[in-house]
Amino acid sequence: MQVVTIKDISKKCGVSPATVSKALNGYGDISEATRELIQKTAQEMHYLPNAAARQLKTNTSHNIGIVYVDQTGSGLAHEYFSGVIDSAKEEAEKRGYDITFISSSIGYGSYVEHCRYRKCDGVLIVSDDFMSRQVQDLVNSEIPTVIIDYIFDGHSSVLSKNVDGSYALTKYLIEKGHRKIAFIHGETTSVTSKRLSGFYNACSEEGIKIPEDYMLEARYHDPDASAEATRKLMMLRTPPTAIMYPDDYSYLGGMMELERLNLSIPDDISVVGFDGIHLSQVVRPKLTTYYQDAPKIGKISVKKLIHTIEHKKTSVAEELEIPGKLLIGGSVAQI
Amino acid sequence: MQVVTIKDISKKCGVSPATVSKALNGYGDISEATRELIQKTAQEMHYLPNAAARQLKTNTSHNIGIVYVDQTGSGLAHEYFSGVIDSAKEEAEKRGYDITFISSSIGYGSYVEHCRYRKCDGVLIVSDDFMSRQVQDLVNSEIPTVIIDYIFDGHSSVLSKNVDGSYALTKYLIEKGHRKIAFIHGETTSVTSKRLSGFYNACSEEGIKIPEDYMLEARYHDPDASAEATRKLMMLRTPPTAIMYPDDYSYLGGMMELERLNLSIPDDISVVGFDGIHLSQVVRPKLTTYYQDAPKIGKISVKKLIHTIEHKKTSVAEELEIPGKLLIGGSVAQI
DNA sequence: ACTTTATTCTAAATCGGTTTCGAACTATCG
DNA sequence: CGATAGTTCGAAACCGATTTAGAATAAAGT
Repeated sequence: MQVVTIKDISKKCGVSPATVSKALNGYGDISEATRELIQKTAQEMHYLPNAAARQLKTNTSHNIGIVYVDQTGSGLAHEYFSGVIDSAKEEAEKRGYDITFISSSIGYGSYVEHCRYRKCDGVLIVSDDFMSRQVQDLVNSEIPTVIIDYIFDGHSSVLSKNVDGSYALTKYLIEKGHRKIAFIHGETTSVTSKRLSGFYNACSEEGIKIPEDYMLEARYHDPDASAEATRKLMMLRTPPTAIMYPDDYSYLGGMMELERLNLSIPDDISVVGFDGIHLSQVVRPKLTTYYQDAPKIGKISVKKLIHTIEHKKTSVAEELEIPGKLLIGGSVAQI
Repeated sequence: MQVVTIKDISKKCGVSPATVSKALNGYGDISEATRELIQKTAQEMHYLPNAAARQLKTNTSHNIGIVYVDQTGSGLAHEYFSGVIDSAKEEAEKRGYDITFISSSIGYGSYVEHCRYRKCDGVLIVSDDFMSRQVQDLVNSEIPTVIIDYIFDGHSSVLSKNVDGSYALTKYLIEKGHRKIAFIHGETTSVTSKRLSGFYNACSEEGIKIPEDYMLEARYHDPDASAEATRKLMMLRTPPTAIMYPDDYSYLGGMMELERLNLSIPDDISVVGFDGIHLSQVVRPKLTTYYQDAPKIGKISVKKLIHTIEHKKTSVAEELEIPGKLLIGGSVAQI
């Protein structure tokens, strides 16, 4: 008898399989005595339910899919995303859900089909490409989703307080005496537009007008794009005295470029990032940046997702904003 | 008709479910004509097999478990490990396998039970704690395993050419004129002992004798431990001129400590790491280190695992060593 | 024309649980 | 004491596929 089934237990206890199932799942119509007997026997026999059988019958898997794509191909080495996923995983496990990676390459065509095939109860979407057809289809499917760092109407999202973060960084620069502030921002997404408004809010509060050529777009998490933007900025007749980068990782591109241009940070040019990844705190000078609370974002998003799964009818879409923190490094000079 | 089943197809085509199953799975006893009809209809109806049903019957899941634990709690932010996992995931998907994270906290008691519950066809073990009972039990279970960076008798492992790597680093230091070389090495594991022998080989080739107090143990991936070891070394009456660190990440601890001691790298002290993570290439000076080919390690390990799964009888345990590469930075001075 | 053989298909059992509905039994009450 | 209600349990259908053993048909051989 290789693997113990409910039938084996039922025989040993002299009851029907139905009774065993009920006893093990806490149904009310089983007497205390038999329930205890059954539970004890199950323990002794090392009974382990069969996930497939259960899933087949109940049509739920206690399995959460994670769609993870980053266009820049850095994979899990993307520190912010991997931080989110890591804590999401932990939270899911704590609540009895497993995590399966969803891909479109497995031969089932698309994310949706992959999820359906594995009967994921819900999906967490961690991506930087929300325009893709695949992601859109998934979001519009019957599968409960929670989205990180993007907002889809009628769906729950979890993101940082991007307005606040961007505002805080800008304000900090201004306090340090900067007026000529350039913003290399990511491509047009809900996150970007929030960061932009934080930026503009702070500027207009201080009556600062930012010239158009100080606003450049560079893909998130792409050091090369930021390097190029940096170059452009420093070539202007009146270059900025401070540059805001799309994220810490992109900043590395800018850093290299500034090095090449023989400009030293922060004496010749001040810089700030966004994310607060570990890397930004070991480069010299330490980067002043806004820390995104990846662990919390991952945790909250799974919490929300599971709630949505378990209360499908009553659960309502929310946009959850997680506060971050301004990290003061040494990358901004007083002028 | 919410979700299309084999029965729906069978009705539409006027054949039995059995025939549909066979046609879809490439059995030989189906005529070309009906096979084509069935496949076309399946397409049209957007048929998707039910993973649970299939798994229940066949007792295989096309699902690979990943056991991932790191004692230092850095989670997926552990760049080397996450690099391995990322490429493992990609390779698995390419071959039609899904990836599920295995934890012991899900309530099924142990890794083994979790794997059995989900009927993982095989498991990839990425851990830095191979002494744990849980991991041992898993390795000794009936489930096919491939282990990263550790060797269990009779099981397949994938690791870097640690002897070579350590040898190359040491040799490089010696070429640069160093004789007083300290080695902060990780705790006793098969990987560590390989690195130690690479180190000793290089030293004895050059007739260098390393005093005992130059050999310190510090947990892998633990900057604090390395910081402390660094301090001890620099307090010696004759401190070393070069320090080898357990890994790049740990080196950061050493770097901070040297900063505190007001020693500059590489003028006052030369250092090398191990791993070649991104971080080591953005700190200044760039770290000289040995790059471990995480993508290849992940890929090869999944390849081996799937082979083991699909050829259980004939497959034989192997110890696969993946070559890395010496990365020359600016952290070693000529003396 | 009658086996024999090959080809193509199907009936039905099975995997291991869950769940509905009703049976059996006990306790309660008028 | 008979009817009613409440408690505890089991029979059986079912989820959606796979697979064995054999039926039906067609083709080939003697």
